[in-house]
Amino acid sequence: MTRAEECPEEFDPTRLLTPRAREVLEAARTLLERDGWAALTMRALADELGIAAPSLYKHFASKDALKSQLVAVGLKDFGEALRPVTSVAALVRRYREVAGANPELYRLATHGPLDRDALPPGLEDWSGSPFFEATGEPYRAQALWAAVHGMVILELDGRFPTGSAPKATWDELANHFS
Amino acid sequence: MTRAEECPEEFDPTRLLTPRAREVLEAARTLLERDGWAALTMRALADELGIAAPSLYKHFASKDALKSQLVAVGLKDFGEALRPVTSVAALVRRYREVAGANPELYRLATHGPLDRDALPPGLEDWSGSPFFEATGEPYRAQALWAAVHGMVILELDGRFPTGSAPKATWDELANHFS
DNA sequence: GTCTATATCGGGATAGAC
DNA sequence: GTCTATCCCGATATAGAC
Repeated sequence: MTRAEECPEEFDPTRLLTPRAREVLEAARTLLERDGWAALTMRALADELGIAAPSLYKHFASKDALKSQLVAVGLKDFGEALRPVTSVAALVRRYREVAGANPELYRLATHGPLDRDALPPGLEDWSGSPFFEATGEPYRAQALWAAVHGMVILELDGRFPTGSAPKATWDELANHFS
Repeated sequence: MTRAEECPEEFDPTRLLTPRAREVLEAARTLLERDGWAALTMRALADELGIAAPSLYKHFASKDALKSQLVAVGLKDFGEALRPVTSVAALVRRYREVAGANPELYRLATHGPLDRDALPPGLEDWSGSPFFEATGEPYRAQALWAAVHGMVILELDGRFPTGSAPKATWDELANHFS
């Protein structure tokens, strides 16, 4: 397994957080991955930390702010995991792996509109740039990204008849873009 | 534009509903498409129909039952729109069109786990079979479906830098599977 | 098939003391 | 940074009369 490269410092979403806020964010991520976004209420998060729910608002102005931070952390982690890029086939394999290892964070980071104003500038592009590096062409990159995203999300949601997509289907997809 | 074929009667999700329930379902679809799933509350739906919210429960046992019906109607309509199949390129074009014309129903029908017990038996497979007909091979069919789904959903969510995916990206994708 | 009245729940969030 | 007490809202859903 290729070792992931670290994200440039200016893209680190946690760089301006207090230490305590970082702990809250970590707990939120743990809870998110364990029970899903719908179960991640401010009360449940407070319980996980052993504090009272209103105390959370000393660290994050709103639940929405917390969500944006989680999304940013997801983009950072996924971007890191996808580089350095060696080939289309390896990128596809790695994308599936990292999404499968953090399914709820993946869902949160990729589902619905993205509040770009709440992200470190440049993070979104940096996160997706492995696709450009692997394909060497912007439209191919977008098409490949959309294709693997579709595979991952349908797989996570159990939309394939077999539950997860058969290896043959993943191979088909990788081959078409190699 | 190719004329869509009608769905076999046994797959029609509304075949067992009372006329009034059908009207409720129609209103729900209208409201869903206008304001999105999050805004489709039982109260809002009742308002749209000019009745009181509790009256809805005479027609549908729960909101979840109503949701399942909407999903089923979506699968039926999308399946109809995608046949007869002439080519991979035409299928891809048509898929984008029909999803774009019913974005909120598309989201509802494709997002998250599918409650298969609540659907007419066979409807799910029938809805997706145009992909098999177009590719002539099951794994290719799945990969193509995932790819176009990824494109559509990222486009609906405004996830591409340009808002919607450029034509060149759609062409890339269709070409890879033709 | 519709109504009114109401139960129940749980969410996000604020005020102000310590 | 944490607490307790509390507010406010809006959601699904039920009971029972008409």
